[in-house]
Amino acid sequence: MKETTLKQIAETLGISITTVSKALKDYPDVSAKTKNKVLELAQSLQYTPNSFAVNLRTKESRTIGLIIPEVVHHFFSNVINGIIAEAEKNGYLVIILQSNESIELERKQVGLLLNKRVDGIIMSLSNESNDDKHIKEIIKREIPFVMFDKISKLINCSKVIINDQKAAFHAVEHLINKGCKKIAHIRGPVNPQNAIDRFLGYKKALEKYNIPYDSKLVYTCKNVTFDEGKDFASKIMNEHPDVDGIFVITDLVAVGVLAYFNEHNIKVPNQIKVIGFSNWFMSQVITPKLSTVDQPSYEMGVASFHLLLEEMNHKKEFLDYAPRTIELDTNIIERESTLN
Amino acid sequence: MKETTLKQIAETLGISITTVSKALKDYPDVSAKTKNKVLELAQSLQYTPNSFAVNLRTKESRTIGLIIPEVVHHFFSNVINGIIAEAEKNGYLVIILQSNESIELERKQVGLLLNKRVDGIIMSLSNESNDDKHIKEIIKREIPFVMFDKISKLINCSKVIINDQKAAFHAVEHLINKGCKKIAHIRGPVNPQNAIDRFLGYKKALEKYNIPYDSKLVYTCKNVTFDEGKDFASKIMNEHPDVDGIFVITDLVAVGVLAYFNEHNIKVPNQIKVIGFSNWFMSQVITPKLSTVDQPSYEMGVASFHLLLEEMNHKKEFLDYAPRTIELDTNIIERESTLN
DNA sequence: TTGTAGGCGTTATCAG
DNA sequence: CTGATAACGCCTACAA
Repeated sequence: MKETTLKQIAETLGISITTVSKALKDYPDVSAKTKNKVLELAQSLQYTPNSFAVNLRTKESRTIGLIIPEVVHHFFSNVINGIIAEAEKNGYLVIILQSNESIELERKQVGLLLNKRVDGIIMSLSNESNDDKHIKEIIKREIPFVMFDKISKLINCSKVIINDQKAAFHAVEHLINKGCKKIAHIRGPVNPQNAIDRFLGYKKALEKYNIPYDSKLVYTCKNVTFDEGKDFASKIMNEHPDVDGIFVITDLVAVGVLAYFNEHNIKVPNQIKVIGFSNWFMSQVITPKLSTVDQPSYEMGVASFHLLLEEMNHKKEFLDYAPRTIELDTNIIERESTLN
Repeated sequence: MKETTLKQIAETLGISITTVSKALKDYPDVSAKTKNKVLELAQSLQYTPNSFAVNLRTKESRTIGLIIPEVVHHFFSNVINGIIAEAEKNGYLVIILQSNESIELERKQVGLLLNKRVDGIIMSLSNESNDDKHIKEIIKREIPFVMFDKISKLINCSKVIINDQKAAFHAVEHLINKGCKKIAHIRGPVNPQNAIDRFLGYKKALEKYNIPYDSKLVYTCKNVTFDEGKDFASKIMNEHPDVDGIFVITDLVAVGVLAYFNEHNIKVPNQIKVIGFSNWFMSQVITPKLSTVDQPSYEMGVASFHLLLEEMNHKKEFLDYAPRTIELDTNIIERESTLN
C-alpha cells in the first residue's frame, strides 16, 4: 500500500500542495469549501503526514531518549512507566536504552541518541559512571537534559531526586528507635551519589544518637544483587555476631539478607532488625515483611519528563532556561522486619 | 552549537556536496586525497549525518515500536531487555509503549507507531483484546510485524510463543505426580490465548490421569494480581477445603496464594501444593519457594527481534516473506511448594 | 574523479 | 483566498 502524500491529494483535487497543507492544518485563509474537500479526501485516503519530512522540516522528532541502568528493576521500571505515560500525554514517544551499569555502554547509548537527534534525554547514571565527558557533550550540544536518581553533582542540569541522606538518616533512626545498638550498613557501590548520600545519612544518624561509627560495620556492594545480600548477611553474622540492626542500600539486597537469616534460623526482628530502601514489591510479600523507605518512582518519572518538557519548550522559543532540581519526599514504611 | 552539514564541509573545502557525501561513505570514485581532507574535517567538526534527512531519503528510521501490556512486570521487562539488546546490536532503536491491558489504549499506541513510521512493530496483546482491526491495519500497511506471548491465532504474522498448553499440562502433571488428587486452577482472563491454552493444558492433564474435571474448581482472574491470588486462595479454602493442589496462571498470583496460606497457617506443601507459571524472581525468594514453569523471557525478546529483522530485510529487498512461528521450550522448576 | 540536478514530503514566505 | 517557490539535509543517477 502506497502512502498518501499532500501531492497526491493536491493532484486529484486539482489544487496546489500549499493549499492542501493549509487546509489540513486549519489555516484561516482557506475557503470552507476547499477545506472540506481536502479534509474529506484526506480522510478517505487515510492521509497522515510523513513524519520523516515533518522532522526534517521542523527539526524536531517529538521523541525523547531515556537511558537507565536496568529495565528489569522494580524502581527503574516504575520510573519508565511514569515517563512514557507523561510523554505520551504530551505527544512524545520514548526510546529506551540500557547501560547495564557500564560506563562504556552508557557512552555508546548517549552517542546513539545524539545521532538520532532526539528532542531531549532523560538519564540515570550507571554505577560505574565516574567520568563526565559524554554527559558534557549532551550539554554542549544544547540538548534538553534531565537526570534522576543517580545524578552527578558536577553537571549543571535539571534533576529529580530524593534526599537520600535524609531518607537514610530516618531509616537508621528508625532502627535506633526500635532499640538497635549496633547497626551495620550494606552500602551501594563507591561511585553513585545516592550510595554516598545514604552512607552519610547512616553516619549522621549514628552520630546524633552517640553510637560510635565503625567502618568495619560497613559493607560495600559491587553489583547490588540478591546474592550479595546473602553473602554480606553471612559475613556480618560471622564477623560481628552482636549486630542487632542492618540498614541496606536497597530492598533487593535486603531480601537477600532476610533469605540468609531465614535459612540459618536467625530471628528477624527479634535478634536482628533489617530495613531496606525503595519499597520493591517483593518486600511486602516475603516473610518477614521488610520495612523500607518508600521512594516515589512513578512520580520521579513524571517529574523528570515535566522538567524535560519545560526545557524543550524553552529551547523552541529560543528562551534561556535555568535548570531546576525537584526533590521528592520519601517516607518510612514500617513492616515486620523492624518490629519491637 | 550549530550542527555541521555536508554543505558546510563542502563549502569550507571548496568542493561539492556530492563529493563530500561520497567521500564520507567511502565510495570508490573519490581520490584518496580528497577523501582524507573530507574525513579529517568531518572528524574535527564532529559531523554526523542528520538522521531526519536520512530517514526521509531512505524511507527508514532504524527504529521499531514495541507495545506491551505493562513495563512493571517481571516477564515483560525481561522481554524488553532481550529486544532492545538485540535491536541495538543490529543498529535499531526501540520505542516502548504500554497498553495497560486496555484495548483502547492499544489501538491508540498502534496509531502512534504507524504515524511515526517505525520500520517494524513487536507486540504482545492486552488482555482486553478481542478485536483485530488495529492489527489488521498494521498488516495492511505492510509494516513488518511480530507478536509474542499473547498472540491472536487469527492474525497471519510471525509469532514467538511457548507451547502454553503443553507447559500447563506438565505443570499439572507435576502436581499429580506429587500426589495431588483434587486440583484447582486459577486461570487468566477470558480473552488471551495463553490463558485459554493453559486452561486446556490443565484439563488435558486431569483427563489423562482420570481426574474428573469440575468447572467449579476453576477461578478466573480479572486483573492477574497478587491480591486476586489471596482472594481466590481464600475462596478455594472455603468452597473446597479438600483441594490439595493449585495450578496458577502466573507467579505473581501464586505468590498471593502463598501469602494467604502463610497468614492462615495452611501448610504448603503438606496440606496443599502450589505451582505457578513464568518463574518470576520473587518466587525463589518467598517462603516456601514456589515451584513454577520457566519461561524464556529474554530469549523470546531476542527471537522476536530476529523475526522482525528478517521481515524488515525482506521488505527492503522487495522480497516476499512468509511469516514464521518460533516456539520456545519451557521447563518445570521444582521448589518447595510442591515437595512431597 | 568531480559536479549538477532532482527529489524525498513537508512547511513557510511571499506574491498574486 | 490560492499558489509558486524555496528551503530542510541527504542521496544518487547521470553528465561533464
